[in-house]
Amino acid sequence: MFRGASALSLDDKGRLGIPAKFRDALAERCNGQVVLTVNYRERCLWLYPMDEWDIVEKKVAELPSFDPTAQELKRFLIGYADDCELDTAGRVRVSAPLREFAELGKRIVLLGQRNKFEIWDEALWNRRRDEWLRQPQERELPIELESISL
Amino acid sequence: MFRGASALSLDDKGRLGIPAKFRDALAERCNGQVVLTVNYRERCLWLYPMDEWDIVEKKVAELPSFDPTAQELKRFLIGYADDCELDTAGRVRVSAPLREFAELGKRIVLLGQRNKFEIWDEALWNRRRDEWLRQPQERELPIELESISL
DNA sequence: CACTAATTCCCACTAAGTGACACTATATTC
DNA sequence: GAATATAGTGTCACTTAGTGGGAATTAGTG
Repeated sequence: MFRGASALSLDDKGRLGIPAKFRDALAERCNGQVVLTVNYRERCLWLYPMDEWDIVEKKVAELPSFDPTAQELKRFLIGYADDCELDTAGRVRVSAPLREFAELGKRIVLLGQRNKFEIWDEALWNRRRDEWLRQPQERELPIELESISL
Repeated sequence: MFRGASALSLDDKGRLGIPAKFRDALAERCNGQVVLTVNYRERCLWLYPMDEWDIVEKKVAELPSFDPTAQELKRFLIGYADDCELDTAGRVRVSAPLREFAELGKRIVLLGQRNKFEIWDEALWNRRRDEWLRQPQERELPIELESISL
């Protein structure tokens, strides 16, 4: 399971180096085959190892096709999904439409999220993060969170 | 269970020496394997022994994935979580994104908090502490606290 | 079919991370 | 109070991760 934050850079050819500590796991699980797609509620990308993606895609495909929300989800997740393979230097190429969607500039933040990664433009991520830190109390907590002890 | 405050320094490579009195306990419990992550409501870090972290990560992972607040919690806690191992001198390396999050400078305060530690920039800690001392009464207490006896 | 642009492959350079060791100040013991 | 031990921190050398750039290949377009 993936966790942890890394600050990385996207070179001018659109390549993003996956941190070395994750490469072995990706090589073993799926021969370095991953899927890049969009997060349908934030301006960031998701990177799934291929085996995880298969599960996700199946779930999405099985959603009721008359439901507009499900359709939208499908349009985003599957519509943007891009097959990639890590190159010999452990990098993936992020296609132009994906870069544009997430407003990716040169500096990138990669966040491990267990079965996938999130990819953010660094400046955008810092803004979102600080927003959330500044006003955590203004949100209402779901019932499960009110009593959680960490 | 960890308690007590220690003033420490972060060397210029981002390494932080864990006080000797805690090292044996950490070695026994988890072979010196710990997880560093962020406190999602304060600019400070949390350091968990690996066995404690497993419990926490499980709790967070099981939160409802359609709830935005739970998602952000997950994004923070798991997104920043970094596996570390104490080196032979009992130090952990605090990665750049974590140092940046907590605004860690050279002088650090480490606070034992039973199952984990909190790691603060010393100046920031002093400021927050004084703030709390000045106005503790402005918050309303949750029901569990109203009847507690210390 | 040829030309141009985009993509991939490969190599090289730099900076960051790691491990070992050494020094210093404080605490402990006799 | 001196000698010894130990914790905390700094430093140096070595390794490796991250990134940039040129050449070769492929794809797209007129």
